[in-house]
Amino acid sequence: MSACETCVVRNRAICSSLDDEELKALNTIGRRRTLEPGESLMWEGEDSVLVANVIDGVLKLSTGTEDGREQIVGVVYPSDFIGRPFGSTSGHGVTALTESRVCIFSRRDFDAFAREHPALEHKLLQRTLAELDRTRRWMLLLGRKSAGEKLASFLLEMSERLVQPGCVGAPDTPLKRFALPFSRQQVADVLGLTIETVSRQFTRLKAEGIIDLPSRREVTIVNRQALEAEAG
Amino acid sequence: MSACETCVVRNRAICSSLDDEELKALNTIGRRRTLEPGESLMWEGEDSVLVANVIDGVLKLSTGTEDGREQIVGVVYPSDFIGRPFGSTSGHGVTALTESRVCIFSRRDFDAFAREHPALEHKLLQRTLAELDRTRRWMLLLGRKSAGEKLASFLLEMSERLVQPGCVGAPDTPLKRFALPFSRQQVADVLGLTIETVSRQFTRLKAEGIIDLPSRREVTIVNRQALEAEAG
DNA sequence: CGATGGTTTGAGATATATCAAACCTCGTGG
DNA sequence: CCACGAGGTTTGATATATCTCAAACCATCG
Repeated sequence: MSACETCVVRNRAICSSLDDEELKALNTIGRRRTLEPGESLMWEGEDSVLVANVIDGVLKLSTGTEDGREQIVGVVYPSDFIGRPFGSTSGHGVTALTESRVCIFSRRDFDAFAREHPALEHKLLQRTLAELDRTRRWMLLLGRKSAGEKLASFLLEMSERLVQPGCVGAPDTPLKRFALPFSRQQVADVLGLTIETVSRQFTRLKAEGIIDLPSRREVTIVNRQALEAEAG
Repeated sequence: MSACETCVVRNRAICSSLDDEELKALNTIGRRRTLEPGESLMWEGEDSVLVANVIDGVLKLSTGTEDGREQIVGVVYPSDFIGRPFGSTSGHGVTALTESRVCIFSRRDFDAFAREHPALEHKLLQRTLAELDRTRRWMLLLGRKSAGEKLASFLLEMSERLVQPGCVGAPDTPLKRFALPFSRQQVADVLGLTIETVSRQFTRLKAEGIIDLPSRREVTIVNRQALEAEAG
């Protein structure tokens, strides 16, 4: 039995465009891999030799300047696609934030397979378009929002994207409480702020009773409406 | 004779994936349109009814907050594709900066056509992937760079993207002198700054002899190396 | 010419960064 | 079990880049 058949993201990842026959073929060129938190799958500037699907976990995409400033330019979740098919070098590194499982392909193999399966390319196109939309929305946050608005927006997005499909509760209800897959420094690198500013905004939101912080890695949204107002 | 056959971007836009026969079919569902500077082709939040190819001119993609802050999230040039195929609403407005010519399709027609022409979808995928790369690089600028670095990076990118293919000089040499398609306010909206800060950085770069400003809408790069150093 | 819209310059206010110290939390080894 | 240490986090005091508000300036067009 191929690994794909029992894959938890089988129906959500780009693989959902393939029938059993095709899936079997794809399975022969891919392999599973586990990543520990902090482990990287690719590095900024290297040529793009791998692509992958996220099966489980949360990973960051990040770039930096030569003098060490870092910016997280994307966050990927289960069923998301990673890497840069069709030539060029990858402009950002990919690093696991939590323990993660991914399904890896050599880019060459994947490119060839994709070119023969338009339905797969179509799914990939849809995903890429959606990712571009999300990324552009994030530019508004980076360019025009205040620190408070940034953190509030971030927490709201997080609460929406961390929902596991097929979990208890109404489908796709944003979470009220969740474990942050980010350190304070990483939150700062997502929002284009310093760690101190992020910390101060966290404590402010808590002091105002809008969120609660059971531990450093957990967040409870106490008053979602107020948090939405804070997000600007 | 179909308009496509004489189209100046015929070999660079996504249409380059099509043979004469297919191009003729595409031609029947598209039409040309001219836009004056300031004229919009689509608006933020409306559902995506149109897509288009840019034939000539420069257009901006922009979003804003409710309280009127604006952020330009993309700039498109001849041969670029505009709009959001395959469902959803467009997350940003599209407005001409210079007089522009575009080749418009109803999204429904275009979607149907694309689904039947995998080579076209493939081109579109490549373009979308490239645009996503560029957008992510821009996030580093918005999140982590200083005003001076931002303006320098902007001018350098501008000098590269404004080159007309098939023009005099070594192919694809960045321009030394060019007309800015942006007002100062629009530059500010690209860089996530205020108009005053942009103005001060312009005068500083000029005072330091790195650039020259023959007029408010023209820029000469006097010392490219220094400008690259300023870009961080 | 004089009006108009965009731009530059100036002075001052402010959000965020920077530098520095105190504070948790958790694992380790005595 | 407790002391210790190390990393990450919070808090504080100060500096600074950028914003804000305001006025002067300049080009363009009737």
